[in-house]
Amino acid sequence: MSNAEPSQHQGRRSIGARRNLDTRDAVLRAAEDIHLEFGLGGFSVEAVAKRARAGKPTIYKWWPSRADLLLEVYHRQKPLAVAWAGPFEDDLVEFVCALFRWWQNGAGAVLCSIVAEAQRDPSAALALQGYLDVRRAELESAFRTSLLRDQLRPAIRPDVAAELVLSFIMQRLISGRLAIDVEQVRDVVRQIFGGVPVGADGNPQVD
Amino acid sequence: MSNAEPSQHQGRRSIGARRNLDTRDAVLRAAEDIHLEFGLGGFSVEAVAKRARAGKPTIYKWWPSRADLLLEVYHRQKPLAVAWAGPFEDDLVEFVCALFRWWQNGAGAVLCSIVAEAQRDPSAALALQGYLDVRRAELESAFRTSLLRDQLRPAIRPDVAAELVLSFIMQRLISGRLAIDVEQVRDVVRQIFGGVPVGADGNPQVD
Amino acid sequence: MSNAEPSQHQGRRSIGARRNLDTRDAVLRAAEDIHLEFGLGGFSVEAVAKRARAGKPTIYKWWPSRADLLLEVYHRQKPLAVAWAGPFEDDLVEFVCALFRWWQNGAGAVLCSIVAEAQRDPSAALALQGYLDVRRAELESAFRTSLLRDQLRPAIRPDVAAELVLSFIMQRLISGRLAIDVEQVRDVVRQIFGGVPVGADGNPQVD
Amino acid sequence: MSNAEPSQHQGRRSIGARRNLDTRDAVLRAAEDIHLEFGLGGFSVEAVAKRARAGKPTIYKWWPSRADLLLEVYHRQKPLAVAWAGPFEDDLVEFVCALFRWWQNGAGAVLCSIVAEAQRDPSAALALQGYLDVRRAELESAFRTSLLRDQLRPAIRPDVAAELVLSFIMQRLISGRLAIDVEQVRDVVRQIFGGVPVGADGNPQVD
DNA sequence: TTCTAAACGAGACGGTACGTCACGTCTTCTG
DNA sequence: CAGAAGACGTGACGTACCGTCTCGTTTAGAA
Repeated sequence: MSNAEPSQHQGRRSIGARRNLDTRDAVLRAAEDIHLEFGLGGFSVEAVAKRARAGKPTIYKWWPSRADLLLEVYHRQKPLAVAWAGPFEDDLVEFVCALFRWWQNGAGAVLCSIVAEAQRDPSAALALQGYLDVRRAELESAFRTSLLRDQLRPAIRPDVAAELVLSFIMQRLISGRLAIDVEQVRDVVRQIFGGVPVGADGNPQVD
Repeated sequence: MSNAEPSQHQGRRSIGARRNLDTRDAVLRAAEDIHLEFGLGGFSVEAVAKRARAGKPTIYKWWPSRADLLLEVYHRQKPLAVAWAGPFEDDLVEFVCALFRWWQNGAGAVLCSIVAEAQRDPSAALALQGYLDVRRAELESAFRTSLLRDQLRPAIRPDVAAELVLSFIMQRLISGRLAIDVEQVRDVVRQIFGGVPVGADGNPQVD
Repeated sequence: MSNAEPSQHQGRRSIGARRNLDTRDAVLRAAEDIHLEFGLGGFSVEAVAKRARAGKPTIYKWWPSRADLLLEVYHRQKPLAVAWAGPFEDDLVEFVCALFRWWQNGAGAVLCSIVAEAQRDPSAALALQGYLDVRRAELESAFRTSLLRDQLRPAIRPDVAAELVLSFIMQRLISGRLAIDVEQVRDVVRQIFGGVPVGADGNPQVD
Repeated sequence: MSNAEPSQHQGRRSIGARRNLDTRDAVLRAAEDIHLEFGLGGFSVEAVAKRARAGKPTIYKWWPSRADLLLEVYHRQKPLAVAWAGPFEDDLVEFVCALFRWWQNGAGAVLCSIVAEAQRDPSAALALQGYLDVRRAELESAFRTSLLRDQLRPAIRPDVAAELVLSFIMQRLISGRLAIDVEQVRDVVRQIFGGVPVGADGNPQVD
């Protein structure tokens, strides 16, 4: 851990009686780097402060817990853009694959760490729950829209389906099985859609 | 203060050059109690040793990492007995509800902690993965059996369905939503079964 | 039990980014007390930290080894004042007796422990050697001065005589024979002075 | 420490209800080797037992303390043969030089460790004191004999002179200054003899 | 000759202390 | 007055030995 080199930035100081955004950025960048390099095990406030050439009290002031830091690091990743334009099944498969791709690129590990942190820190648990609720709501709304467009079998419950999708991707994340296999993902999506693909008329197609 | 005087405590001692099972039990019991009382945050080898009146080196010898301790604590819980006798949907609903009930009774928190630990400790990750693989296989086999008995729509893929069920319950565990609502669980199961219950003829029943 | 809660103890704290001299004093006082009470065997960093209500890392930061602690404890004893005013033989006898008296008062045990520590810890050996070199040089200079004043037989080699005196007192310390017998000490001094007493005129007396 | 290879001896066992001298030898040899290789710091009963392929209780049975082991190791060294045949000054110089030579060959370190151990362990202190008393008595007797033969100035007190010689050599040992410089040693001896060599007439000789 | 008793190797055990890491709080000083 | 710097008390980490204990084996010597 110790060999995390301090950043090159030499001599960032106070900018007076208000928050220094350079410091904020330096801390978040350092946090991201350290998490990337050493994982959750090496992710200590001490290490982040040293790397960012920031004081520990500064960090504690703005991010009262490790979880706050992790969450902000996670949210700084530019979010996933999903179109939800084409046929819903294709959209959903693409969404899952894109998410896996994004997660594999480092963001997933941060979310994983947040999940772990949430087991110790109730505030992290709350923040995580909020985040997941939003995600679930988004998925549910996508399902609902698709239902309204008669692209899904009417028996599908949007809330249940959304939870299943979310559980599936989170579990894949947590157990580190993010390898992208489009056919596999499609199988899962179809299973959730009712075990069979859905035709343009909204009825299940028989293979 | 003085130099390694023999302790006055006349308690559990070595029983010769082989493992003392009393010590093993005392440690595991202490570990379970401490995890129950203080959660993962208070679950330190130090605390377990103190509570069990055992030496730290003894614990490190038999359980090289916190995860090993947690796993053994988890496995000592008497396992869930599932009948898989009646109609599959009822069995599965009952299985999930029984699991939730069992988890709520303390075991769930241990598994949660193992999930968290797995984010730091690769060996814990491996152990957890092994455990989940077994669980998934069991579920898959239950699905397969049910398929052979024509209790499920043939389009259902046992592997995919098993993963969905497992993901669902694990995610519920991790996010602490283990409140048992049989109807909700039934909805989820039905969704996985194809959005609707399946009749004796293999066709979807309409409610 | 819980995760690093702030202590309830409202005692000595950090005084900012510089060394807290109160802590320094408390540690040294505790070290002295513990060494006095329990000897080298009970002199552990752990015990000193506990008694001083200080943290182990703090101690290790300022005194990287047990020997550093012991040396500073030894040096805090107020030093021996020697006049070197009267006839040299009397002065030397008085010096040795005063040293024995001082050592008997606790300081000797600390030096003993430093000698012991020097067998394990090369840095302690170095520090001890430096200390003894200074002492030897002081004695040698006293001998040299006395020679210049014609108070000693010219055949006396100041360096050799100084080493003999130092060896004598150190060996007495180490073997715990500090009981003060002025006549015995005078015999030793006279032996070093050439086997004969020195008369009032500064010349050796012939038996 | 751990890489001290166990001895090749495979399978030394009990030889019945009496002490196994092979074990005794193996332990002492292992103790000597370990002390030689790692010094007092690495000299633990654990390490000796492992190296000797002996059980710790066996060692504790025959050598109740580390000091006992060290003392026996020291005494196993074949002792120094001193002639005391020629002129006493030459004999004494030769004695000191021979002792330094012997000590430099490993034996000195053991004695040093005993001195250190004596600061913690009263029984070691006693044993060491006994050993030194014998040595002092031997030296004193040599001085006395020499006095009777009129080889020394009559003012010399054998007891004091013996203590001075012993202190000198012990202090040299403890401070690690065993380099043999015959002239230096001769200077010390002459200083003790009265600052100058003594002729047959009892008067100082001028070189 | 059989049986007892001791010595042996092995190593587990409850402990103490080691030296290190990170925690979260505190204060000083710089800009 | 925000921020860097870093000292502080605390507590857990994982390791090394301590000295004791019991095991099962081996053999000499008493019965």
